[in-house]
Amino acid sequence: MLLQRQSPTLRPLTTAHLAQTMTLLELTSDELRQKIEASLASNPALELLDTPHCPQCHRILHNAEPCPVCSTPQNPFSDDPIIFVSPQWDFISRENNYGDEGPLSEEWSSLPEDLATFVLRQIAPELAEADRPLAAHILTSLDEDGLLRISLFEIARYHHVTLERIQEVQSLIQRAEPWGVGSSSPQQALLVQLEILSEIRPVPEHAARAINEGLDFLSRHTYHELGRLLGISAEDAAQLASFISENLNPYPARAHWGPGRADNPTNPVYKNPDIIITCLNEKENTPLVVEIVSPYAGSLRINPLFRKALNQVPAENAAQWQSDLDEAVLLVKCLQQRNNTLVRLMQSLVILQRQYIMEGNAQLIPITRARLAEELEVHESTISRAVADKAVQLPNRKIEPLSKWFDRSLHIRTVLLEIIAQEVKPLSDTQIADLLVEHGFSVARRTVAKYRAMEGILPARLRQAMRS
DNA sequence: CTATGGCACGGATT
DNA sequence: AATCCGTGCCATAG
Repeated sequence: MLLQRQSPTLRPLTTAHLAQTMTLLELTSDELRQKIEASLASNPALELLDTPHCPQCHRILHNAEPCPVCSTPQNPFSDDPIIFVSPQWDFISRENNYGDEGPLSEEWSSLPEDLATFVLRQIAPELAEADRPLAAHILTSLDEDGLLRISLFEIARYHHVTLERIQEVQSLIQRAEPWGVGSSSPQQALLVQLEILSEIRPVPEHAARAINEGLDFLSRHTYHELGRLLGISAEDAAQLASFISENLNPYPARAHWGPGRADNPTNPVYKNPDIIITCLNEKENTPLVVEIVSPYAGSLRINPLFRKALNQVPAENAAQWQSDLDEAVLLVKCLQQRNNTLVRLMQSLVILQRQYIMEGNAQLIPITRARLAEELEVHESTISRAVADKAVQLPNRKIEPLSKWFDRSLHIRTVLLEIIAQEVKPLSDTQIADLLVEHGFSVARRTVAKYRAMEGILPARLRQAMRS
């Protein structure tokens, strides 16, 4: 109802317009792509016009002729991000000129649009050119759990390379999210996850051995036997087991997407980003380039011939044609509205969260959707819809839900992680709470406990037996 | 007695 | 209107 100030130039004209705008706003670009493809197929009034590519970066240009990225001088610093709606180009062909060679790009493009692509996005920049086919082979052979069920030997022999090289590629993949993806067994996945985790925070001393030697006991929950194996008490063994089951996942792809630990066991689909943020150049104060991924490449418009032909159409078809036309006009308008909203949303969000985007979790400024809505002079629900289910890709190529940007406590939890990582001997929740106050965060002791739980960190007493 | 987790309440957020 | 989140209080474990 309160959308009227959303855009000065595009006023919702009808309730239908309004309703559809809201619906479109909720859709991710992947979903929107399906919808538009369906409309294009069924509605003759719609027309998709090809538009030229930017010769330098291969972005497909909409209306604005100069490419917004390449035409920007490399030097300047600006608080204002370069922000625009861009059709999703093939990210591989842009990065490091992937796709220049024919045979390889075919192989890449045959990857299914799912987990494989998701992982590929992350490792692409670190992947040596010659190793691309190997990575592709591994990624396309994953099962639905994200594990590699075929043997590395087989791949090595197929490509005539050494086993070591395959293993290198595999370990690169394993360190991408979801952690442990591409492992040859659940056990290996657990070990990789444990290793990554141990770089961030303390982990129980015997965890690696428990996984290596006591996996049977772990899965059968026979903790006394596990304890006996490791030479620790049954209670400690039980704690160890709960640490493992809470923080590690033997089937990487069954995990939820993103690093969030808030358990969300319902279908964990890996998403392609709806918004891509990159740095314009390597300089310290580079402007950010924000691209709202548009689901269609080219410009969508009403076919002018269709409009002309409307008058001459036989009477019995006229009604149908008219409704097609109306529908098409509505869709185009609503799409503009959607883009407009997303652009404005990201505009202020990126300026506000620049620190976070560049430097990570600790710098996230807590902001509520409501406050942002006020600033942008749109209704709260508009922001909610725009944020829901969207994924952003940061300059470091991590893909995360946009909703993470509205996490009220992420920055405090990050500081809490740092405190615990630096602690000499385990601190009690009360002590941590005091330390946090020194950092300027006043949180209750009870809340510290909750944050700990969220991060999967055991209580102080049980942290004794930690660290290897 | 101290440290923690569970439950539940109230205010904020969606 | 429904949900989430921080907190206080209390029971329990060590």
